[in-house]
Amino acid sequence: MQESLDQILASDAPRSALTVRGWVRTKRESKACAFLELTDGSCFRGLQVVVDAALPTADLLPQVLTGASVEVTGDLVASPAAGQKWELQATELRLLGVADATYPLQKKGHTPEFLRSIAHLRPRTNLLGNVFRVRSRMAFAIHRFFQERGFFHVHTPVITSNDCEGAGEMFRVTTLKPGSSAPPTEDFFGRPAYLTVSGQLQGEAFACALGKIYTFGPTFRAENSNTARHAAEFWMIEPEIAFCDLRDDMTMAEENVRHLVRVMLEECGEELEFFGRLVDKGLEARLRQTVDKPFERISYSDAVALLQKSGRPFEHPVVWGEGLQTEHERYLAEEHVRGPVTIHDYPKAIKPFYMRQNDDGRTVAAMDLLVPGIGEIIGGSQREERLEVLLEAMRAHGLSEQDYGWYVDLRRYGSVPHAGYGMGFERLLMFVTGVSNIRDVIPFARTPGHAEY
RNA sequence: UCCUGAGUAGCUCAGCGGUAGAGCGGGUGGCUGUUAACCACUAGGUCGUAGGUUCGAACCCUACCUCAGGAGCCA
Repeated sequence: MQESLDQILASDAPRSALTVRGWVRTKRESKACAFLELTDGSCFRGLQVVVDAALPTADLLPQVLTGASVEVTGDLVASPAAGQKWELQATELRLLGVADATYPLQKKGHTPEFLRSIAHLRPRTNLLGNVFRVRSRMAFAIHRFFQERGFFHVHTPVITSNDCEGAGEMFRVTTLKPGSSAPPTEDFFGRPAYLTVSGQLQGEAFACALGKIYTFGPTFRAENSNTARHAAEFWMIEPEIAFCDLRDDMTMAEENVRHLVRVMLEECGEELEFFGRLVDKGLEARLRQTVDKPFERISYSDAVALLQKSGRPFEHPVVWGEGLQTEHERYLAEEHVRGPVTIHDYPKAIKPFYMRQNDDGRTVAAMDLLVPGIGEIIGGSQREERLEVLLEAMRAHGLSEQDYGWYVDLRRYGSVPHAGYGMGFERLLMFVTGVSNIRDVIPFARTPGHAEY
């Protein structure tokens, strides 16, 4: 396998007779020579290749347009011009694959909307290339974070028959013919089945066996959401921890976010510089503040009082017992705290049945971690571990014990206090890259009306 | 799904009632090493779709489609 360009660019001495392969990002021609900027995807920076016009293979140059793939042999020498440390003085140029004039990517800025219409080519751009290199490193950092803390990675099912109540509409999975009136008992699984909206319930089963677990996989929501922060298919990280209460859960969530931001700062410097320059000027300062300053915590009740006293003319009234609206969350994270903030202990009426009821009888041990610009990046709770209280909550939510029998069993046999949360991977990526649309941090976005690739 | 805005060359946009424009990208030529190079010339468009108003519509009106921003739902 060929040495990648990021390794070659990190050379500390000139080298001769080097062969590199990659795609042409730009070509600049003059009478005596042509300059190709070559990239192989291994890093943001490209390698400048100098092709002398006198070279026998220089007659290939007219066919070498932006997007073409080439193989170049030459000597790596210190570049006499400013702009790059090294350049490859070509001795031989070979054209591997042409890219003709219809190649849509140019050496200029494109709008994100246009790039979404060519999702198969956009990872070749600077912006999306950087996003997806960061995405890969963040995914690895997430596994590192949990593995280093003794968590086991559990592969929860993608197809499931129980909805994690409150999580949203589900996609039906069926082998019945369209329009069939056959009952679900005739279907492949003998019951209605769906794409998972969360691995939490199964995660709880494993936390109550292995202690500390996490899932990291795709989840699906059939909501007709048309926003920059929602996708029908997205990736979620869901730790679940036995012998853990809400306070420890919040601490874990905060550490998790801070750790990943630190990885961005320490391991993605080249990409961070690019995002700071072309996507979001305040990015680095915001990330630095995130790792330097402790996260704030505000109880839901205090948050309501604070919003009411703010004197802000909110469009939606602030009422205890109602969910916080986007404008409220934005005020809390972006103006009141000016940084990440965790809101905890929400009214039980607006939260799912599995959250642990507090002693006040009207709130549950729930928490949402909000970050500026994005809003909720994590949602979690301590789970109800008391059998009778859980059954009562299920009745109140109109759920049958039969449908959740296995879940209730976890409270019947060796029940323990436990807690967990879900972190939206794409929202995290938006936070650390400054990219403002979820469709631009996921390789092939699935949103209402869109599954083209 | 609701509200607002926008659809003009491959891309980014200007033109807003009187014969369709620029920059980039492509082609040709030029240029002592360029950095989104530069200079000159050149090809490229049923102005989102369908109706309507008008002597005349890219421009005004209606409907639909698509996209964006905001809202709801949530990760």
